[in-house]
Amino acid sequence: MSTAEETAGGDAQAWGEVTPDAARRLLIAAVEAFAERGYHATTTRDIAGRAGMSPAALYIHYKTKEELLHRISRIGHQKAVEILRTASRREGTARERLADAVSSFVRWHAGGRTTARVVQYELDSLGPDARAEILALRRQCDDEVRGIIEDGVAAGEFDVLDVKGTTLAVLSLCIDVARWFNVDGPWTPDEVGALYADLVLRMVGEKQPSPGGQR
Amino acid sequence: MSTAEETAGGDAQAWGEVTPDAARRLLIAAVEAFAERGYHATTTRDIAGRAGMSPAALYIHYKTKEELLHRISRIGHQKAVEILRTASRREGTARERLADAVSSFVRWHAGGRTTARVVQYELDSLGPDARAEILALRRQCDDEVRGIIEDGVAAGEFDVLDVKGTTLAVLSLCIDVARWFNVDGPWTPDEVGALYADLVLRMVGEKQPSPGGQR
DNA sequence: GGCCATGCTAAGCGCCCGCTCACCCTCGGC
DNA sequence: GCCGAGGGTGAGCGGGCGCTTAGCATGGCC
Repeated sequence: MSTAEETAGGDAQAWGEVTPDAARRLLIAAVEAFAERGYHATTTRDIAGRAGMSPAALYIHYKTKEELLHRISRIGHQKAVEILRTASRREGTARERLADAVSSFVRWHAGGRTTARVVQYELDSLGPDARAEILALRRQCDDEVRGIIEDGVAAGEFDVLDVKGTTLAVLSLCIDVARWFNVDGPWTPDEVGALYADLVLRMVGEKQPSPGGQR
Repeated sequence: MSTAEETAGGDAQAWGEVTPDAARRLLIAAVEAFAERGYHATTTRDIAGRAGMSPAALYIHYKTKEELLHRISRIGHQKAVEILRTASRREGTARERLADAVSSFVRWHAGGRTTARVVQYELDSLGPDARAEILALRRQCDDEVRGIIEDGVAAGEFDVLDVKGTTLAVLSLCIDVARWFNVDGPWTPDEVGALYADLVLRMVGEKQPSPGGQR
């Protein structure tokens, strides 16, 4: 479950896999710019400037501005699938696996908000082909979470009326964290992760009694 | 509680208050275009074209493209506050009021998805002054929902660990409906409203036993 | 040392953006 | 019949956009 290993700042995620050093700097610059202003409001000059390069340098490493978004989106979604798959495939009760999935997924959205925001909200700026590829990854996210909930229902741990709808609501809740989470706000990513894991367990009918105090 | 009176199509909401007829047509065209492509990817030529007018006509009724977004945002947020306030101030238990608030708020986001999408997701395309004005309206939404939850906790109806966090999660869940809801999908706005009201009641510790069948 | 591949820049092309301006209908009041 | 105001248009402005191209510095290899 590990605490949030990547905080804000440069959002130094697993961009390590992006190999020419300049290409990685450009990609990180693009993530920041897209997250701040949105894909369409970001100019290639802005991206290059943040990376400390001339506008033309961008086109040595990427064919178009859209390719940047595509690459960011794919890497981000792969990370999302990995997080959910790891939680889904670990040992434990459905209850434990669901809590793990939600808390780590939320922590990723809150801690790497810059990245998550681009990944989750700039999707329809992609062309049809790239979008289709990304949507396939999203369906995998869906499948992992639904799998856990189905397991819990089958094992009698959960009490769920509409598995498909509940799956969607759980994912929706986690994803929307990227929209509202504020680094300077009252919560840490870990706190939101814990809160949300509790809320989701309640949603699937696994209501643990509150230990006492309310706030 | 009323069923969804306004479905998709022209999204014929309460734009009735926009008075010169041409100004209203332009505003509705802008809502559709912003919802489809986003604010920055929409051109003034596109908006005018959808309204059946020349590009210049836009500037007779609105000073800038941003003023269009501002007007849309304000009207939409006023509607959102009104929906939540109506549910909050009706008679009934906190349980009934919260279910009412969530189901009607969700129905608005699903049924008038075009409008809701613009209202909820194009907010930071506004300038600082306009954004501040809209954020005040959002805080009112927050207050209404938190009020209901606080009432429920005080009355012993709800079992909530973190009132502020739960309020945020409830609103987040409802708002995100505008992102994923699809008119051609498997659910009607009413169905999503009912499902979400159930899920939210579970989140606040008001777990009613499932009437039997699951899925 | 000569050579070229690589990585980058300065300059700029062509396009389309938000927005403006000069002008034109239409229609109610007298 | 004439006038003026309000709602509309066609043409086009300045500028910034995504992207290209010609040329320059570097450094590894023979």
